[in-house]
Amino acid sequence: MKRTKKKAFREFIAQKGLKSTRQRDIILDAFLSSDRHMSIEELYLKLRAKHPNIGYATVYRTLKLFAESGIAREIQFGDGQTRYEHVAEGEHHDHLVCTHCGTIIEFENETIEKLQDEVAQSHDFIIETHKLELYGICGKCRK
Amino acid sequence: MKRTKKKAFREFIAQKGLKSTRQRDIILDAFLSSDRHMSIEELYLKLRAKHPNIGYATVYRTLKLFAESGIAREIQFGDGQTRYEHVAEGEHHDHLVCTHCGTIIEFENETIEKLQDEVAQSHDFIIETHKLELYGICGKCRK
DNA sequence: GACAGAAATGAAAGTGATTTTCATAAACAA
DNA sequence: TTGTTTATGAAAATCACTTTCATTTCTGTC
Repeated sequence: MKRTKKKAFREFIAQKGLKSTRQRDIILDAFLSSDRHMSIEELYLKLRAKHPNIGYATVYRTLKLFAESGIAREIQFGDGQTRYEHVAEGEHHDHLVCTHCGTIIEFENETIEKLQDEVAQSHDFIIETHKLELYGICGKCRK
Repeated sequence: MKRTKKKAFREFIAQKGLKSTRQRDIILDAFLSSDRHMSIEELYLKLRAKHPNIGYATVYRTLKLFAESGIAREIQFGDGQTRYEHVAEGEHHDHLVCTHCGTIIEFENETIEKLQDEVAQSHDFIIETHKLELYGICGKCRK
């Protein structure tokens, strides 16, 4: 999987006529070996430990590139920070967010997706993407 | 409906020991007679036409008050602008957003809501709120 | 109606998270 | 190796709020 994404990104770079750089490799490795929902800030701080000379702007631009290439996706949970999550080929999932501890759980539900398509159809829409987030309190935090 | 909301807001103001001001009345009228999804900026510009002396901060603060009072709700469509939508008592709905022309259509779907609860339950979550947005192209824009 | 005290307002400054600019450094093709 | 193009890092600029603060308004009282 990790291999696949590295390859996918390399191909994207090549096909766009962009350049392969040391920084992009480092950031890609850091991203791939990270939590599934990293903000720019989080990734930047993680990188600074080993590579204090990488700039914030580079992390920012590279993460955008990941999203463009299709190996990552931007998500917002309303806390004012843009996060990037890994995208698995052809897979889509939604999120359960604990408003108390911030834990994020991913889930998939075929039936919901199907119903969404029906709703869209009935309004003459063709869906490109969707966002479904359930905010609440997780079991741990309730105790 | 408009009457009800005005009354609801007046009651909120009174009960909180806040003051009834000319600006709040003006902003409330403008909000109630607007599109269902206004950003602060949009409402501010609309107001400036007739009331050039009302400040942005006042619009911002008043919209927050509307949300607190329950007659409005904050929503985000990922374009970086916070919008406020009218809230009808006890009603909840989700959105279809045309990524081409920006049209926003509201819809409700009982079955989806029920399935969401099931998902939450299976992860030991208790849902407080949720956000479901379907992004796509509307019929008009496809032509 | 005049007042005191509490709130609200508007202009401007401050914030936080990006986003862009620009001089310099690295890639890549020839 | 060189010329050309793209990327990088530091710093400045943006954007969409948010807060501050000197003034104005409200509102219950006298």
